[in-house]
Amino acid sequence: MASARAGAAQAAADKRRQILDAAVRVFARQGFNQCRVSDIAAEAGVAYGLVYHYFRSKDEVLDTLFLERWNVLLEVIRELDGRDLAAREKLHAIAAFIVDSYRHDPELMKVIIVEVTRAANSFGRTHLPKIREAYDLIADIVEAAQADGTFRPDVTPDFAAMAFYGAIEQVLTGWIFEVLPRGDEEYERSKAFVVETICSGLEPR
Amino acid sequence: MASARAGAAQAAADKRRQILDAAVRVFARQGFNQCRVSDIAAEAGVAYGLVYHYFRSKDEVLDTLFLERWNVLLEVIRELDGRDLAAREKLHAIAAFIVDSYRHDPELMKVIIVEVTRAANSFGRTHLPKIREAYDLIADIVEAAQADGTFRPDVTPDFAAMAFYGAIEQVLTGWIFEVLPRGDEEYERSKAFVVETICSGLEPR
DNA sequence: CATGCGATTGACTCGTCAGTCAACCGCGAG
DNA sequence: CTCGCGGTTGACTGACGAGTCAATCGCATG
Repeated sequence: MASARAGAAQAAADKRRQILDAAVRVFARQGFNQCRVSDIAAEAGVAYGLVYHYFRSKDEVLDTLFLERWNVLLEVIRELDGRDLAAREKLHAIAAFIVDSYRHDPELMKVIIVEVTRAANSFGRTHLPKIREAYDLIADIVEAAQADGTFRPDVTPDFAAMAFYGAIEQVLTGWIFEVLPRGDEEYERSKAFVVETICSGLEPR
Repeated sequence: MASARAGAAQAAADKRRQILDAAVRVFARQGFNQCRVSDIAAEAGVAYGLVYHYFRSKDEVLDTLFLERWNVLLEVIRELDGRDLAAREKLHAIAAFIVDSYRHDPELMKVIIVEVTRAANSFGRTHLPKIREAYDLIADIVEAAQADGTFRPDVTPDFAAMAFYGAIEQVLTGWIFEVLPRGDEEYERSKAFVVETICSGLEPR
């Protein structure tokens, strides 16, 4: 019975996952506002009402997708922060994580960037504090590097963090909307490029 | 009669402008999707139907606002392109124009960035080619600088353009959502900062 | 086999707007 | 003064889609 319960719980969790995965595909294809809850249900091969069994609202589905992934990003940055690495290496690891997230699941990253991160008027507004945590952590890295003389002291860490994150996000956006060429090689080059460029700009002349 | 007609035409143009200006305020305050056409009419002090006399649809109002401003940006970049200036100065002028646009009319820039430029799934999709023109012009500047040795040749101009534009847009976004401090001094510093950083990163070591 | 409970279904409700349209206004021309 | 036309009005319609809910299913348990 314990295992039976566990089995049932597992099945329920699977259905939930199934809905979330379908939602990623639908949001990526049609955009959050343009898609209907019935599209998600259809894509998941599930009845309309079931979406509301697992989620309070359409919004909650997107919230869940965003938070799941963003929390992983924050964990990665925090873990990095604790380590004894050069700022350049920390920033490289962050860029690498974001780019690899895109490589691994482009649809999910498209949804997160297009519908949340870059949509600060609708969803971004709600999640702004969460998004900001990432900016702040990056700013901390810059600040520490300024303290030990690796980076020039005459740039506000906040600005530097925004420029760094903005550059990466714009490159991702370029891939998402096929303005920039994609491919494993491009991904690797762009990690290096963004970090190179920004760090060179931040190091003392 | 000629002047009478001109007067009437002027009055009509004024009403149109009045609606556009009201739309900027409403879009900036509530967001395009969250606002109703009746909100625009009310803000403009005009009847609901009049909006549809001057514009085919709610979308066309936003399209108009975006194109009006974006075309000015493109003109500025093209004019700059023709001049005999260092790449760094050209990029500085572009950054300055964008930042000053924000200083001059923050609400309009908020609408353009949040609802069009960063909303590539809805409006951005339609205007992608237009937005891309700006990226391409910036990339041209980088390419020319690489040809004459001012910039390192090992960075794709497209990447550099995206990083440059992305950094600026993210800083604007920071101001828009009050993540970064605002003020004339900040604006001046950030123009210099973004250009400094990116150019330093692009120049040969 | 009977019971019960959570998972699942999908038809329906209910509010919301974008866009339409027929009527009205005011001004210049004849 | 009257005609006509473009500008102006706002009540109305039609579609749409999020969220509800009562009914059904199926599985574990006793």
